Amino acid sequence: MSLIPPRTPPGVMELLPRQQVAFQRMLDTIRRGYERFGFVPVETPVFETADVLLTKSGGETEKQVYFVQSTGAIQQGHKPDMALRFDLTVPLARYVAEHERDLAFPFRRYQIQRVYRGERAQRGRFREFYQCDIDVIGKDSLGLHYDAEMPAVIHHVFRELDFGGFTININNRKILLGLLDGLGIGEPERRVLVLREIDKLDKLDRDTVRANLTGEGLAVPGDVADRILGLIAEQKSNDDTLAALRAMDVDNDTFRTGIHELSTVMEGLRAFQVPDDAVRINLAIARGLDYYTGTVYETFLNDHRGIGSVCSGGRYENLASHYTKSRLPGVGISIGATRLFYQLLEAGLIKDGGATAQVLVTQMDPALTGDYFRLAADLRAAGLNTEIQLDGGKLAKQMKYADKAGIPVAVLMGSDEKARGTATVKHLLRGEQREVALADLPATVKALLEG
RNA sequence: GCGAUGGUAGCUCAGCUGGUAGAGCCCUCGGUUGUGGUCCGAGUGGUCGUGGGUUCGAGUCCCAUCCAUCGCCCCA
Repeated sequence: MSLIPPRTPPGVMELLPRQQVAFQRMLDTIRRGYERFGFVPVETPVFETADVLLTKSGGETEKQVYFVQSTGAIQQGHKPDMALRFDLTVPLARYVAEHERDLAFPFRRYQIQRVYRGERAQRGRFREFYQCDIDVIGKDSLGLHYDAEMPAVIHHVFRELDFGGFTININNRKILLGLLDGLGIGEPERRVLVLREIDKLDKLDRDTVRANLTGEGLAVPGDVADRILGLIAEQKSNDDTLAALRAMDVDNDTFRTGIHELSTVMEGLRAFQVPDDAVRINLAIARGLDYYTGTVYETFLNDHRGIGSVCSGGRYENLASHYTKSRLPGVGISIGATRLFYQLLEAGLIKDGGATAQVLVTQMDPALTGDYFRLAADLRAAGLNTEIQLDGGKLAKQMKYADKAGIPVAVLMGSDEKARGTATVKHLLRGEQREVALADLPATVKALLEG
């Protein structure tokens, strides 16, 4: 019989236990941060009915959706009536519309689950990945203070994650849309293309972007391109950027509203005590998704800009218009945890998660098996994650196991120690070893773990 | 979906102008009595992505195909 080669499907992140532990800790940190701000957990099924999921039907996303169908139904020639979610926002919209009467508004939910996209897998791009979302959904209206709260949460979480410095880039789509409209680029299709080029200012230099804008495809007049780039391509302080915006001679209501919203949000950030240097107004941030209507965010790690945005989001005026007549504006962000973790792992910045066991009780003498079990029970009662090497066997082998599994401390007790009422504790990473009275064992292990 | 590069042991790779497969790491065992990670020794492990062609003979040349990586697109 020929063996089937064991292979993970492309585009998934599957980890060895020690890394999985590290990943789990990262998710725990994010979850704690979200709960610290009072967000409540929601989980939705991995699949939704296709009609619910594909309301947006923005060609691109639909091509990337995985359909789900039972084999029986396929045999009968039915088309798939379910599909895997490709983000958490659409399921949220359905959830809120469905449970509207039972929820407290403004509804603050967090959701940490996997989503699925049928893309061609590339480095750091996955077909299955975690999104860690928070959103606040208002009924009829939602104040701009919530737009300011999002960066406060991002700031809190990324400080806790401890991946070094980071910058939250913030913008308001009304500014860009109004600006383009006021400058004679009003038709939606052309505007999207122009925004896409502007969004590339991060990667391409100004002259290249200008050439793309004025080229035959978009045909933006040269003086208009210069005005746009003059405003957004130059790095200024946040206050100077706002001043430059107010000084623009563009007669457009949307543009003015955008400026007002952005400056209101910036004031709100101070109230939330988000440090000034953690947030930067970046007028080039456009975000591809068209359901964002106001504030947009993208967060970058200062030392690893190549990773791209690690936390993005924005404001949308009406979340669930496809499912309910209620008006439900919202604002939210999403951390792409899988990509973030993978990239940091590649960069060697993820610390080994070790094992879940903190201490391994070895079995040196089969006659003392009962003692080992008591010992382990004592350690567990003291709050230590404890494992017994149940197979026994050569001590060298048991030590080797602890080392490979990442268990930092081993407890040894042979007939000599038993006679003396002691046990030997060894810290495998430091090679440190001492013999202590059984009563002191838990405290000694704890001291070694902290030491 | 388009373009570029590559597919040899579980992993990283070597194999020159064609002559019947190698290294390091990993893994297993050993280096005698209760100590891992270092060191020394031994061992397991490959139909050279797949199919076809040229040749006395192909990992090595040719064609096709699949897959992977990178770029474009889009995005977390």
